[in-house]
Amino acid sequence: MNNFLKEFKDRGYFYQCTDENQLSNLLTEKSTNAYIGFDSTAPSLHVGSLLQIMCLRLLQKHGHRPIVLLGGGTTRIGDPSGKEETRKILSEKQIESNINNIKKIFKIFLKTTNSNLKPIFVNNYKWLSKLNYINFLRNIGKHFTINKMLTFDSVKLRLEREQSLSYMEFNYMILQAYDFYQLNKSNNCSLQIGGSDQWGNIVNGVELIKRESNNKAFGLTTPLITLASGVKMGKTEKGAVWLDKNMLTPYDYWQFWRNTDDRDVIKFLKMFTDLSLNEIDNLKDRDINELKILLANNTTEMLHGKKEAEKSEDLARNTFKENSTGENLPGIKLDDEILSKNIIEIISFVNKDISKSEIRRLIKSKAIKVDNENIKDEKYVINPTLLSDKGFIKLSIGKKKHFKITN
RNA sequence: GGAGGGGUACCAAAGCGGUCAAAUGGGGCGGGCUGUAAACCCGUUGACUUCGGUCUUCGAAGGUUCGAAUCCUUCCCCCUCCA
Repeated sequence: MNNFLKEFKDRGYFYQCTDENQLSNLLTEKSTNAYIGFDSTAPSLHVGSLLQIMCLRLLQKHGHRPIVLLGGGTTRIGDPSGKEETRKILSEKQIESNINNIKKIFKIFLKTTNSNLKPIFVNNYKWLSKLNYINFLRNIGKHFTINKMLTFDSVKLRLEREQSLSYMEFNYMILQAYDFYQLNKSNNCSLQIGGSDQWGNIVNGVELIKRESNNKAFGLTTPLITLASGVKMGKTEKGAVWLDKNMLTPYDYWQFWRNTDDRDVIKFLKMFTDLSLNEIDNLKDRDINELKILLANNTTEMLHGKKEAEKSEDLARNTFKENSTGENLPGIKLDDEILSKNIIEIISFVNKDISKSEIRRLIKSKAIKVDNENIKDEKYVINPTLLSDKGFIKLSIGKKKHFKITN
């Protein structure tokens, strides 16, 4: 089997392929262009898309060129796959800004010095917006039968659940097929990768290419990753685990991986780090918490750089192991005016997402600490000498959130 | 076009004139246990508060009533069945 495919499988990326043998041959024969489409409905991607990103990275590693399709066109339509309801339609401006922001992520993950392997960014709005309805129906639409479209899960499920599916969304799969066809024609792209929920859309593309251009193209899908706990990956308590440092700090990203369920650690090491499979194999018997740290370090380094990864590890050690005074915690500077107010006001200022009622509740449940001392009184005011003694105080909200307060 | 059913908090889903800031479950948050895991247990989950209360919520707007998520009117949206 082709090296890329082999590693693809060994790392747990493989779910389905339209024609494994031939794809293997193709990839062995020559450097191939392959694409994955990404949703541009949010200002960034989250870890839910990370597996797909890793696929492109692996492709690149094996000498193939990744094409990143940021769906300015299809984002305007909305993919019904796996969606319960029609998604809201974004403004043009919003989509453009999302796309620009998302590109940055790929530039990090797909960085290379080999100019032949640099990722190609394409925006399907470029061709989709120019489609002429009549021509499109005649040339492309003729290849799709409603009979067949109705059998696709993305459509079937919506109909079965008696949820409405707009004509607009119904067309999504044709547009995605058309994307593949376009990329095959103009970028010599003969492989599309996607999550398993994209299978139907991908197959449509492969068939369209065959019929229209008589080219052989391939589809490859990855499994849907569910955590050992059964939850879909990507969302946590705090919402999505974003891949943008402005939306989720490197430390929180690091923490996300550090808190991986025991049962998922090895799997994630394979999927989301560059450690070789041999290395991972040799690590198997190491202490589980060490492995989690290794995982966190590797994933964070890949996205945010070595420095941030190290900082995060230090910070974590500082926070959890040494129960320290908190010198390395994220610092927050407060005016004396705010510092002289009671603890509720201060916390409210430090974390604006928590309501005052909630802070009161937190105090009642012993969640608030100043310099590791429980605060029981809502009216507690920080003693200025605490601050002047060492120049800062440590404020804790719960066991995991700590801040270094200075003036 | 005709006949019904429905829109309740983050989600799902009760309530159907006062005792409703609204049962219950999920999720979240906090605490306990522990390994920053899992499982489990407990508490909490609209906002503001001088902790006495005050204010805003049950699709939208009006109305009846001492009092409405609950009754009436109009409007908007969703679903089912028939044509």
